[in-house]
Amino acid sequence: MELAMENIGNLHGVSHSQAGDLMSSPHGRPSTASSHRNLVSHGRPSMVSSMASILEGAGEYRTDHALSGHLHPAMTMSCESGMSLSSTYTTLTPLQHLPPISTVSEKFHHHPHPHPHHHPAHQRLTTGNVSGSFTLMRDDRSLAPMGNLYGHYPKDMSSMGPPLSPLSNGLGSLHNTQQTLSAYGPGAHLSNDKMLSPGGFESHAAMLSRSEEHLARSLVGHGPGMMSNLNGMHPHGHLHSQANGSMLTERERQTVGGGQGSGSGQVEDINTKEVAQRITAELKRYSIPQAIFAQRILCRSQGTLSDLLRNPKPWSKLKSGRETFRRMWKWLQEPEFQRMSALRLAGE
DNA sequence: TCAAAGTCAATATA
DNA sequence: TATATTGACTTTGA
Repeated sequence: MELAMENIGNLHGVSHSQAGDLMSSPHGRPSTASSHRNLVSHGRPSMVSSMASILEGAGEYRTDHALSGHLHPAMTMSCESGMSLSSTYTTLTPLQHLPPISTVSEKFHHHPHPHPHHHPAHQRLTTGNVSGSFTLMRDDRSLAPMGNLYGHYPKDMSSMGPPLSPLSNGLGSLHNTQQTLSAYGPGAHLSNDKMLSPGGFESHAAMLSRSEEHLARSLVGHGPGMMSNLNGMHPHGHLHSQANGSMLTERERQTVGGGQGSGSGQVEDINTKEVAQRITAELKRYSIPQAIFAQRILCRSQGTLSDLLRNPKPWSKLKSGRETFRRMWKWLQEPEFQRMSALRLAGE
């Protein structure tokens, strides 16, 4: 059951419904974070720089943009988003506690949520293709101003690139990850952000996605055989194979990174330790408070996130808690600007 | 019914 | 101020 459900959900990290999430908050508590998130999708192209605004919740965004509707799930994902169209899978969803991650698209459609601000564009994200999606959005967002909270970002950049590697304890993939990360890493971003122009953005985006792919691979088992590596590190290897896959489609990505076994493209096995490390690194890198990330991306409390990051349980030992890690994992897979958008959107 | 898992909110700590 | 810890609560499954 669980597997099936999971698969479904990740099927498209994109627009899968989150049935279980219908109940906005676990314990029946009012989900604070999710209670008021506006579905509007407005992402800013300038990733890091946008972060600041995102976190602040400041930042203007345009809901009117047609593209907004196409944002990647991550971007729109919010804790509450979970209901809605997912009717399809609704019955299947086993994990009730967590609002499904990939609820993104649903949000747009509509959700029972009482909030007044539903995005006008209820276009559903039919395609899971991340690259495609963000390509579309790029222009609006790319123009966003910079200079935000993350002023320190630049400085981090210099150091961050390499730092990411720590996560690689043992992960062969890390090599790649590292490499790619550095590519889109702070340093890269910085420069890119500044020069982001619609045109340039694309390449940037492509690069980002590629990086993410690498990361994804490193985080997840490589195929059925590798699944067992839950917390262990993955052997080196072939991660590079997809190098030319910079433009991989969502589907491809799923296949590569998470499609193990089930074939549904779902991530079957996540290296929780690795994910925790990666998240920790990213949060530091962008100076994103745990509370913000926990609330906006995971729909969890700061304390919960802190515990998960510090004491990640092996995937095999997780039950409903897998959903939380999936969210983290998915977030990591998103292009940077989408991550930021997700943070901001969720916050709104 | 009970234990485990998962989470939250409050509180402590750095 | 951000993060870590903790106690209590809910849900789930045996």
